[in-house]
Amino acid sequence: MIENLVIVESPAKAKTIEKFLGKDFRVISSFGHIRDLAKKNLGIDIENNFTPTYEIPKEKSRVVSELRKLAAESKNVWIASDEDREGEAIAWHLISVLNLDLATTRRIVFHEITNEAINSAIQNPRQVDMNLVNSQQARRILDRLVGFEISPVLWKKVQPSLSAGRVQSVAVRLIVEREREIFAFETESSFRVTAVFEISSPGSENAIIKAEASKRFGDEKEALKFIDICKDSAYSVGSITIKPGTRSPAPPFTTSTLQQEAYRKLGFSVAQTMAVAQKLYEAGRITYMRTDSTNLSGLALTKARETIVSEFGEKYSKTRQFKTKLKGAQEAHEAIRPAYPDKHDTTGTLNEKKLYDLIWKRTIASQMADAVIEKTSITIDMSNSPVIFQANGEVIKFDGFLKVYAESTDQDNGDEERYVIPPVKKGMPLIYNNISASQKFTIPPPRYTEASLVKKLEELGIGRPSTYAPTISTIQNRGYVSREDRPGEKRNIKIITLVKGKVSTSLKTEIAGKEKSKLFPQDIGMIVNDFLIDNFSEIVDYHFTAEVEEQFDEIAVGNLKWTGMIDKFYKPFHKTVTSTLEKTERKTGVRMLGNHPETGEPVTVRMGRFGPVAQIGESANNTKPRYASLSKNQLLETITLDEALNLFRLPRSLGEHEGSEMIVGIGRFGPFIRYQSKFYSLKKGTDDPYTVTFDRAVEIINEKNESDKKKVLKDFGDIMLLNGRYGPYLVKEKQNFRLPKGTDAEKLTQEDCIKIIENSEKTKKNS
DNA sequence: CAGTGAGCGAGCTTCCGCTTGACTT
Repeated sequence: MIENLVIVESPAKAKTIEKFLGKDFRVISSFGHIRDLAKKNLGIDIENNFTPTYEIPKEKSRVVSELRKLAAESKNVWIASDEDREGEAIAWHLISVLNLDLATTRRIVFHEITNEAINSAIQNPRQVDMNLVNSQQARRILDRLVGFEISPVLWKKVQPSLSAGRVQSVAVRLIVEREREIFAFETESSFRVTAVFEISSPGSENAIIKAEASKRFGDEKEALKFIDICKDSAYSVGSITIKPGTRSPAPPFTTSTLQQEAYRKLGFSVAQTMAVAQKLYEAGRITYMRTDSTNLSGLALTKARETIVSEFGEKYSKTRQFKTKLKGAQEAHEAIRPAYPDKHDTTGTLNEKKLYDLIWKRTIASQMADAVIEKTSITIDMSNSPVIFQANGEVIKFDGFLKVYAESTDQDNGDEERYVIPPVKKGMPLIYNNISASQKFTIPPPRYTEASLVKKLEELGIGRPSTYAPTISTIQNRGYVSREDRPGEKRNIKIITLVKGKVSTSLKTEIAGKEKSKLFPQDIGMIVNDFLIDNFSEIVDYHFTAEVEEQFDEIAVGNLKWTGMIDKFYKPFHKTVTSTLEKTERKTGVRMLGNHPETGEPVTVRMGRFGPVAQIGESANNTKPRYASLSKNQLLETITLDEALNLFRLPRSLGEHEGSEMIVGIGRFGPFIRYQSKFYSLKKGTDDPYTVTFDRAVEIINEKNESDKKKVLKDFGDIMLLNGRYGPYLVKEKQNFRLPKGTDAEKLTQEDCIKIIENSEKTKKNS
């Protein structure tokens, strides 16, 4: 017999709590939700007041039978799921599945994991709050209705296996709309004038002041004119302003801010951050990593304070508690922080160490004093022009939290340079060292990264800490968006320089539009997005979630009945579903690009069965249209007639080489030459399939054949020893086998090889 | 794995939010 059984959501939490509770208590975990709406069909009886059918998913059956067994053996069952909507629902499902009594089962919540907090929770049990449970049911049922009624419309009207949902469809919309802003963006340029001045008074040699003209110039002519004026001007210090200021540390990490900073500072993807954080959590090194709260427990505040005082001294410490600004935050957990703030280091993999270090610094910095800075700005007057130059400097008087950590931003601030302005007096004459006007181009709004998309979703109140990473995977898996790099394009910038009274003009090149790990919309994402905006504008509205959340809150406090709320939503929604099915045409994203310059046939692009395709001509009695797939990085929405026509130049024949034809084409893995039914890849960057010559093709074929010869180290008939990218390996019946570490490939006999293959097949079966 | 785009139709796909392993490369 177990005296007391406590059920929590997470197994790691169960372990730590059990230590505090003593031997009368057994603590186990439910591993999150144990029941969900039925997988098949809707799982909701719409005719019958939206009665849900819940079932225990197959993968949960083992946990549930274990829970049932333990609950039956226990005198008292305590349910300590998280203190939010989902946690309350988990409690209610547990009570129902474990056949407990709703009136007598003790519902408790821990706000932090300390002896005191846990014991006070045990002393103050309450009942399950059915209003909160109902608000969760409303949330769950609404999401199911939206997802499972709209998705089938997409299967019929766009393509099979697509999906739509309250969260994912808005995420896609953000990316599509950003891309269109970038298409529509018109780059402009202007000339920015910067100067380096020297202080001419004796004793202050080498002291320089970097400044920028208060005016920008529209074109080269104007800039040149101004530089000419500069040549003949005298300069002197105008006004001097010194402003004291402070900077404060950022709050401790939530899931969203951790994902952003881990991306910016460590280059982690959102999924990678969560996987590494999970490991740290399981090892007991950090608190729970899926949270929207910036709150720190009293214990954490004390420990952080002690650490700061002992490492940096009393004046670096400032205890702070941060309020969560976000609407809709549920704050069931603490912020993400080191479990033991006094431990600066951790064991584990390199990535675990890096992420722990980031969390430690952010947490500690949040409890440190403000930085005290002094901002100095001076103006520099010209003797022959009303234009002034402005110089900004900054001095850190006291570093405070900056000693440990400064938050990064999404913008690259290449231009911003902080430096110290040397002491100057009003009216002090200055001479220029150099003045230059350089062309600056305006830049379009930035594409989203995974992390900046999470930030935006969080601002809109869409999605939860536990779903940010999965949502980003989903929209990529559906093919709606893709994470890509772009090399960017070179462009020339003009620079006019004035040095020692001489004006010269030069050209520099810069790379514009270079992208790394950015989210790009794909054709199917744009088609689905437009279809949803046309037909389900309410659902993909940026405020939809916020509006339903308000109603869920009303349900949670008992002011609104969940069935009524759902009914009011569902009636018009379902009508829209039906009418969309009846009235709308299939959506293929078709675009007419123009007519073929020679034949006059129409040239169109659309989404075909195998992806985006260009088409010349129409299917009619005796004419068959010609087709060509769009290449990667081309979009239905932006491809031009010329680009589309270009696609039809491939595949093309290069002529016969030793009796066989060489064909050039572009396949799934890039450009290739087909020769004697073998494929030869063109070299990236050096060969272009449209222009590659006969001679070059022969060269590529010969090179590949040569290296293939070297590939075969030994040939035992059905088993071959080959040389691959990662060293020698064995091939048998199209299956690859690794050699055991330390094997000398040169000395392998046929028997050795057979043994290696047998062994590796055995271990495969055992695992 | 390298070039597909006709048409029919059975049976499948799909949501969001809680939690971790059990899988393969």
